[in-house]
Order: sequence, then C-alpha cells, then structure tokens
Amino acid sequence: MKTIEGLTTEEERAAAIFRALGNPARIRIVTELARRNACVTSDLVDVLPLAQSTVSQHLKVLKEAGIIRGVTDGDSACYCLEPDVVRWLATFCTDICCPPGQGQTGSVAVCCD
Amino acid sequence: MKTIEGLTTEEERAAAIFRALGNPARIRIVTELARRNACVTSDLVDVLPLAQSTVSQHLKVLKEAGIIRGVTDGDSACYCLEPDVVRWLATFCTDICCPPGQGQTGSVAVCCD
DNA sequence: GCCCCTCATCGAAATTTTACGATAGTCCCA
DNA sequence: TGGGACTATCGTAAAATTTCGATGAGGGGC
Repeated sequence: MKTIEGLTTEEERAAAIFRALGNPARIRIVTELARRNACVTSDLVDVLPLAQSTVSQHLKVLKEAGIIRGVTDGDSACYCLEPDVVRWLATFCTDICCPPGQGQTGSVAVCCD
Repeated sequence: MKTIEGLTTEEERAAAIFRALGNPARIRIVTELARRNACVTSDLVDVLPLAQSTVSQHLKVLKEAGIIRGVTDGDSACYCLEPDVVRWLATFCTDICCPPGQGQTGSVAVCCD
C-alpha cells in the first residue's frame, strides 16, 4: 500500500482503526467485549470458529490499533475495550456527515440524484 | 478470509464498511467529498498521488460498500457521500461504547487496569 | 469522420492479510 | 518436580489487496 502524503493525523488514525475493524472476526471480538465488558482469550476462542493462534493474532491487531486493552496476568489474559477510541471514531464519522464549523445544522449535501 | 457464522446483519455490514474505509487513500477520498460535497474523478486524481486507474478502483470499492454514490452523466462522473451510511456507522460505534438497553447512562466498563 | 478528454475495466506483479499447526513461555496444582 | 491449562509467537501456505500500464467505451469539438 502506497503512503498518501498530506493526510492529517486524524485521517491516518481513522484509517488504521477502520482497517483493524474491517474483519468479521475482529468485529465479533469487539461486540463480544462490549457485551461482556471483559473476556479472556479462551472465551473468544469458544465464540469464534478459528484456531487459538488466529484469535490471538486478531487480538494483537486490535491491541496495536488501540481499540482494546489487554493485560496478561500470569497464565490468562484479560481483554477489554478502550471506549475512548471507539467514541473518537464515532465522532470522526459524525464529523464527516456534519462537519463542525460549517453552520449549526450543517449537513453534507447530496449532489447526484 | 474465513466466514464467521452467527454474525448479525449489523456486524456484517459494519465489517464491510470498516474494511472499505480502512485505507488511507479511501479515507482521503471520503474527507475530500465531505469537504467539497461533490467531486468528479479527476478532482480526486489530482489530490491523490495515485494513478487514475487506481483511484477509479478505490471509488468502486467505496461505492460497492454503499459509502458513496456516483452518477456518470456522459463524459464525467460525479461522486458524493451517502451521509445516511456514515451516520449509521457513527451510531454503530456509539452503541458499542454505550449499548442501548443496558441502563440509562450505561457505558462499557474498563476491566484491566 | 477523426481526435481528444474523461473514466472504467482488464491483466499482471508485488505486497499484505489471513489462517493454521507447531512450538515455547508462564503459572498453578498435585 | 512433573503435568496440565492458557497464551503468544514463529514459520508457512493460501487468499486477498493494492497498484500500475494498457485498453476500451462514450461524448464533444474540429
């Protein structure tokens, strides 16, 4: 993938997070963490039809993107969401539709109809 | 990529949209469309350091994910955002942090500290 | 008609992602 | 000390993505 110069920090961050979330298994992990508040790896392995090593790999991707947090205390690992990041992402999406500083009710117009 | 059975429709849709947005060039296209409201392909080719065919490919991916709309009237092609989809995505993210039906101020707790 | 401009699609090469089994590390319990 | 449970990492094979140049389709102007 070619590097796009001139991207803002926000855009780069958003692309990285979107990429991490753009996989069915990882979406499932995130929604499962949201539902349970916290999971150990084996919980997620039970939920997903994937090998343990693959789930571990997905967890690594999510962790590197800052979407989840994980602490390995001894022999089990506890994962949970990083809610601030998901909230930041929601704001990023909202800002695309209703850019701040473009009028109070400003909303992106649809051009092609 | 393996299919994950048991995904909800929402999760599948979210994964598809996230995947489409998980690329710096496509994020740039989306923010550019948000800023200008509408662009023809050549506008975007000028903004991105990529070949015209590559930009066209990215536009196709975004269109197939339902994120943008494009009409080809004769010679030029006009693209714009599909704001409802982006708004839906923002709601999806918000719901992960603050799941509906889990108490009024319900927010995902952080487990690992 | 003929050429130019704009854009989409095709085919191919390089890179990245996805997935698995095998392996190694860490802790707990007997 | 030895074995079992739980995870992370490594190596690798298959699949998908990303990018480009070349080509094709469609309209407008000379």
